[in-house]
Amino acid sequence: MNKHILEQFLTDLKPLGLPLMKGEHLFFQGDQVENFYYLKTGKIKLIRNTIEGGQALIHVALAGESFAEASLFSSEYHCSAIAVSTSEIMRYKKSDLLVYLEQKPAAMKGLLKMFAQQVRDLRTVNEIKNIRSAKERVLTFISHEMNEDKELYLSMPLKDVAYKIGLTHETFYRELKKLEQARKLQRRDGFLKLL
Amino acid sequence: MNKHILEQFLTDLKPLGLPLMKGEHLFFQGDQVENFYYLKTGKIKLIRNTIEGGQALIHVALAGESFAEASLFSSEYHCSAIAVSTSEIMRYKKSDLLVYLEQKPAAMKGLLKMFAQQVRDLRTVNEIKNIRSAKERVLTFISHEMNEDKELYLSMPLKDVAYKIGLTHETFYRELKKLEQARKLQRRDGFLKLL
DNA sequence: ATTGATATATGATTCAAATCATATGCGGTG
DNA sequence: CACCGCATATGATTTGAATCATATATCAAT
Repeated sequence: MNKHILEQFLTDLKPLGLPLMKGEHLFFQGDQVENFYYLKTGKIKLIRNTIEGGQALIHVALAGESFAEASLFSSEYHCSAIAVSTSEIMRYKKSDLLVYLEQKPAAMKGLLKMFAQQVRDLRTVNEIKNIRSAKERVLTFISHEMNEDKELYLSMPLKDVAYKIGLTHETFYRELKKLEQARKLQRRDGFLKLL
Repeated sequence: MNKHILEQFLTDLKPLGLPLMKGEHLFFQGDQVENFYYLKTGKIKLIRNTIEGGQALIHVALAGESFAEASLFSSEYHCSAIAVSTSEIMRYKKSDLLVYLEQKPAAMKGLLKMFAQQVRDLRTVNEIKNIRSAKERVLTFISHEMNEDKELYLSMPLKDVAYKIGLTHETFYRELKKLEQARKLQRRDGFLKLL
């Protein structure tokens, strides 16, 4: 969905294709923001170095997504971007993009809408993380993300889903199994289906 | 900070003043979105009715903030707004605002920037909620919110802060006390100061 | 001033998720 | 093919935050 919005209003600007090897850094936390990126194919992990020296997963950008959008208005990145798998990036010069948006209200409105969606999604995850029970947490997450057929396509490893909703992967695996055994959930390949 | 941005680009539109008594609803979850609101004075709580019948605090809007920004692009509210204290609201007709933004790129850019900041703030809270240790969670939160003097003005009750970072208020009180006793934190009136 | 509601505070106990450990499966790579 | 790294999976144990209970302080309203 983000894909269409972005492709729509970025067509007039000539982006630069940029291949990225697995494990390669696109930018580092603290780097000056000179470009705006759009992920064509692959997967990009955004991590932030915490005070205690740890690393926190902030977001996993998937094919068709832009990422680190907030950096459009800040001079330096507040997180690092690392390719989880071999990826293809579209690169736009930040200054060009800002000028372009200023001249094309429809484009800016599209971006605004995308940001609004982001805010809502983040609030949803935030709310989910306040649910104490792992079981309820998992069920609530699936309910929010599933389609009309009550199916959820997993665009990332279960491990990352666990992190996203604030559970350890061990607990997440166990809860999935329990739900499956209780006939409340069905699993096949990359899908979860609520019953 | 949000205050200045909004006041700047909403000046040309004539808003409608709207007094709100404590406990009064501004809108209900599911209502059609016809207006965009800006909180002049007071405090507004945004709550969402969860599936299990519970209520989740999504956000506490303070004086000078706009809220439920995401609703600008959706037909109905996904949360309810209730005045925590007697408040004064500025009301803009949604359709008017959208037209206005389309005609004034600078205004839209301002809004875009505000949304970007929202996204970053939400990601920060998200990250904080993944910290298991209550002590580290509290410390990390304060570190992120404090000013240059390492002081944090509490614009909401400790209870709400606890909820914001995903702790029960009991645990939060206890951790504050422990940090105080360990001389890592100082408390006076509505301030927390890291030592 | 009295009342009522809510925030703050703290103790005792429980329990469920984190942690630690270990094993298997699986996809990519030389 | 064989190896490696990582995801998935599951068991045993621990622990610390949630829960339950109760008390006091504070603030708002009448």
